[in-house]
Amino acid sequence: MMKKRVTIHDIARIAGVSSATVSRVLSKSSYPVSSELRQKIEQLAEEHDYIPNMVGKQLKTHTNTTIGVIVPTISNPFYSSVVLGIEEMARRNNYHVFLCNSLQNPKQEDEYLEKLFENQVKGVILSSISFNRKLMTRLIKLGLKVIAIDQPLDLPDVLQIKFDYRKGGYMAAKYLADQGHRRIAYVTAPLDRPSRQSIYEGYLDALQEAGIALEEQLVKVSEPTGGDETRGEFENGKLLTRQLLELSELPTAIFACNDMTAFGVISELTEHGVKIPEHISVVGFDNIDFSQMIAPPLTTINQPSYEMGKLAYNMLMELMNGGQAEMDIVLQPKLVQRSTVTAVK
Amino acid sequence: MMKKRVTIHDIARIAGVSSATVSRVLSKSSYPVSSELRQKIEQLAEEHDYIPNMVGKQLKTHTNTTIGVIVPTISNPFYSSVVLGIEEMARRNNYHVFLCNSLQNPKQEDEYLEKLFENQVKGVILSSISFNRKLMTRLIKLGLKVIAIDQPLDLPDVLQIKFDYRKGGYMAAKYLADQGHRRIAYVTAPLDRPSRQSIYEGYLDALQEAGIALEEQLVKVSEPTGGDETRGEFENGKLLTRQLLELSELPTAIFACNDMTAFGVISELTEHGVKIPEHISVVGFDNIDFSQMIAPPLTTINQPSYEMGKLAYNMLMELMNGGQAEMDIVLQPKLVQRSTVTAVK
DNA sequence: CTGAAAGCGCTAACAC
DNA sequence: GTGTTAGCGCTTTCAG
Repeated sequence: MMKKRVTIHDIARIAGVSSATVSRVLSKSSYPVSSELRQKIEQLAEEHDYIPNMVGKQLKTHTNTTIGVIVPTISNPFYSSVVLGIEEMARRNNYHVFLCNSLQNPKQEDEYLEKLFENQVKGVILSSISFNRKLMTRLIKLGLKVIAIDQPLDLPDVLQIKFDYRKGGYMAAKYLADQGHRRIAYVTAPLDRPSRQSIYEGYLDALQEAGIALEEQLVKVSEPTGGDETRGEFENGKLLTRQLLELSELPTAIFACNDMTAFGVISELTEHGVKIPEHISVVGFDNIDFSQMIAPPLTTINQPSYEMGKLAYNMLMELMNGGQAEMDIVLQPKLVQRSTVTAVK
Repeated sequence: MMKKRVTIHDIARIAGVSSATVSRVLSKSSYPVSSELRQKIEQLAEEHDYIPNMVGKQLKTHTNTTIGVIVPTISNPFYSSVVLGIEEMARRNNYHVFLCNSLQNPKQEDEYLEKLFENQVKGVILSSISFNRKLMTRLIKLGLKVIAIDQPLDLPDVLQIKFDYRKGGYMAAKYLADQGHRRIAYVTAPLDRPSRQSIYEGYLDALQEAGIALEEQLVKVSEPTGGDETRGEFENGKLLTRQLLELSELPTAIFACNDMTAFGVISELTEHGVKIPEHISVVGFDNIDFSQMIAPPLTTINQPSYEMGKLAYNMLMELMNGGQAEMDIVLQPKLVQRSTVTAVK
């Protein structure tokens, strides 16, 4: 078993030609080869189940059709959607993806980065949580192309696909204010990531604009955990909502930093018999697929994950093909009105 | 920019030793090298930012630390959880994953399989939807190791991680029957996959055991679509529930072939003002993370996705290390009682 | 202990 | 049109 694989040399020997000729036809080179030989070689390759060895080719040509994708965790639907977008574009271009879950661990991220590079990967798309830019800088100097999504990564030659989190936070809170809400709570995971910080600032912007004084007790920030986030966000939503529910005067609306947290908010609210949106309105952030699958469907801010993935891929390819590194993109948030918000009387 | 990468030869030249020696120390070979040389080389490597080229190593040694993972779509939380499990084990072992979404397309699956093989990948974990076993058989003969998850793949030398779908279907329906339900509807995606067929059979088993005559009008099977499933399943759940709602006599319980479909069921039911579980009980299948995040939390059948991923990885490694191909595993379903089922009066 | 040399599978000058 | 040859970066006999 596990018989030796047939190479172009084997085919060459059998066909009685040189391996160069075989290479030329089997690699679909444009180099001229007589059609008799071409046919003969193709047939022989077929007969002998020839399958090219890309490793050999890679070593010779320094080409590589893998791109690295580093995200916190694929089990977060937002990222799985981004990754799907990337993979879909990659497939169409005969590229493929080397998937890395950094699990919020900067060390993990760096290890993957290095491994990617060792494997001659030329391009990476990542949502970076590392603060140490040393390795990254070094790799970029060695030719690695990088697209940062979701989290900013201010390094020369890195292209970014940003998202206007602040505006998103603003839109959500403003929408609530426009509906007559004045006691708008904000429930969030730790503000340790720039994206989260920005959403919070947007919330603040909207309050100020609406002339609503910030009530400290209405903003609940969870403790940093480290570990499995996906489940954690939901639990955070529940936990923080429980705290909110203990207030002498309840908020009339709760804005959550992401949909998963909003699910936690809704779950806890429901368990306590408070009706959504009759008693309390809720708005999320992200617009993951599930947000429209719950009852009532969640009003939220759309962050175009799938498109983000496709865009990131395209930008990476442009970079890798020698394009200029000078066009960051800022994706715009959009309010998705569904059924978890009502106007206050 | 993009300066040439430093190789062991560069280091050798600078150190005034042979590249063989450099290789021996930098590849952490057990081969004896004097500690002075060793130190010198290590330092030089450090100084010059040496990063090994795995492609060269691979070509020489025929080793490869990539495993292929082919799933229908990563955007389905069940699969993203499986993949996370695989990736986590792989990372610990210094392996990594080449992610493939077959998107329910057999051709896609085959293309990926071939690409994987071209890239010298030695092991694959897949949820196969292809019926053509020709390519797969050929690759296995050439030494590819394969673990089938989720969908059966009856080929010699393929190890399977099965799940007792039939029993799962049985448990769900039996639970409903035990709660006094007699009009139990079954709502499912097309029965074109063995797994789905089995769940349905389990449902039938339970009805029969409970002495309930099958009512054709209570089993609703959606039309095959092709395309984005994740969203589709939810819509299917809604659609089929709408049909159920038109019946002159409503079911008292609805069993859905997976959680996502169950969400659709619940959504539609809620929109029509029917209360869960007061009016109609619902049970899902899979126990994806979200099933506990909705209100009320979904009663469902647990399919251990994450563990399945880890298990699959371990089995693959055993196969790749020359272990025997003779231990299929059948994972057992478990009923997860939450709040969408009530006893019938 | 160290080095010389061969070669993994493939491509690309360069010659014929 | 076709063949010869020289590597890509690495490991690994085999000598010394």
